[in-house]
Amino acid sequence: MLKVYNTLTKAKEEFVPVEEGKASIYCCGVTPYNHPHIGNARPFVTWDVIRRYLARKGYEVRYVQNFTDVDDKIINAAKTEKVEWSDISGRYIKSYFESMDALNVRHADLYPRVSETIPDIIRMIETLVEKGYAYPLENGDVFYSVEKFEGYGKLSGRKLEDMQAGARVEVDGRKHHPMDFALWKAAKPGEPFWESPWGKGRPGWHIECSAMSLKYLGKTFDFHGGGSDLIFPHHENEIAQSQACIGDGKGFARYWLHNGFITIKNEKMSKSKNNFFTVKDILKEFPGEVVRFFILQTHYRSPLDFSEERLQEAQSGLGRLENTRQCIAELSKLQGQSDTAEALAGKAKELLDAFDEAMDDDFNTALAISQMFALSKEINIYYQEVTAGGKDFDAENFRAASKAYEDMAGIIGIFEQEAAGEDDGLVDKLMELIIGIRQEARKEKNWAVADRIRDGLKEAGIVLEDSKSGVRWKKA
RNA sequence: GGCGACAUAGCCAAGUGGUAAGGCCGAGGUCUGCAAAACCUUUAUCCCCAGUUCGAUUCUGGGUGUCGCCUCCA
Repeated sequence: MLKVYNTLTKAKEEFVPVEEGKASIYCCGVTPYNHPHIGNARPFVTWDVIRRYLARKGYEVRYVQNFTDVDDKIINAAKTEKVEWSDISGRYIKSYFESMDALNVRHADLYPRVSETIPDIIRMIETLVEKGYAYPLENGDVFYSVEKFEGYGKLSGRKLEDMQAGARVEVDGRKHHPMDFALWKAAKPGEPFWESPWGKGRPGWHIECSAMSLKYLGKTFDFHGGGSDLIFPHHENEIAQSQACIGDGKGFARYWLHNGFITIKNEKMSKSKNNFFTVKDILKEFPGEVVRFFILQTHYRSPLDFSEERLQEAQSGLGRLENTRQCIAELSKLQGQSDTAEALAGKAKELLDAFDEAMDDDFNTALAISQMFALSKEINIYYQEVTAGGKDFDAENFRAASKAYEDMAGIIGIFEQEAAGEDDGLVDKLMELIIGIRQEARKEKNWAVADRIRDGLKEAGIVLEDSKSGVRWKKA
């Protein structure tokens, strides 16, 4: 039974889909005005795993993630660079995909953009005005009236009075309430604008997600996600807009999942603090899978402190898992009908169950990964028994065990990139030749030559490992 | 000021009312020409105080510390 922690109720709840056998997800995407940093990447890696796991559980998943491609920051960046706003958003949407592809993040089913959803947004604002939840001003701005919405503050657990008391200076006298927020912003000179019943303007930040989720997922859908800094005001406002618009004060997302931040020296990584590392830059030092593994070794709701040391640790751990994958590849070439792997297959089944159980508990990837390490060990032992211990091979049961291992890897989303550097077999042939020569040297106990070859290859980025069953090589 | 989260070994990190998974690093060992990999062994009175309980790291209250949201932010 899948349980998820719902920010709305502050409790783990059993997941019951709106529509049986289906799972709909809306995750707030990025405002493309810069390259995504690793903190930005966390929710997308997290949701990538969640959707993979939901699919594994048999749900037909529909995953929607927006791009806020019209926004102050984009407009400002465009002004600074003296280019069109769409040049900025286009450039960084491209960058977004490059970074996420490197992290093995599968694409959403749909990536709606604000600029392509304007009519739906306007329609929604109209409805809100008609219903009395929103009020237009003379200059063409439209605000949402938070006092009109009864449940305002439910998600973030705060009361309107408290917010008022703690509100900072700001004070826009035209608002009915200090917490009222813009649904539509009247155009300023030089800004992109669209025609609307209130004149030329553009949407406020929050309304887009309400409009897009309604358009593509319907009035009620299953999951809504994002970083926990979006809880207030963004998600709170989404609820106010959507539920007011839908009409019954209900509907909208059922399960709100929020991921913790990535920090640096214990402080939130953010563009405004300028303490961020872009995925793009990190990828110069570490493979994307390592970054992904690093993120998933901690539960998604916990804070995660970023540093090069942490990344190196993740790389070492992932290396262990990859080593087992090599063992699997070698053994898979063998034939055999003994029953020597029955225990292994049984253990693998157990560990896969434990893996699923961990994932069922609010997507506990950290615990799930530990099951994968356990299976890794079991497979390594069997590998040694067969290759060095002379044990007969048991293809059928071994396949069951390796399948479990691959299943786990498929959820975590690792081992998906090795095909990237495909070559025409030339390297393989050269390596075969070199290793053959070295083996002859070793046979003659010519250690000087053998070591020279190994050291030389290491310098070239290829690691040789001698074992009883032969010589293994891999690119470092 | 309001609201909330977290505090577990050298580091990272799960977890449970009955004395604690896993990973990284370190030490010793097996294997090996050496090395690597792998495997085995080894490293914690779970922030402090009080309470509930036969029993708390796990529940309750208080304290301390760290962080976050309340302004754009994943």
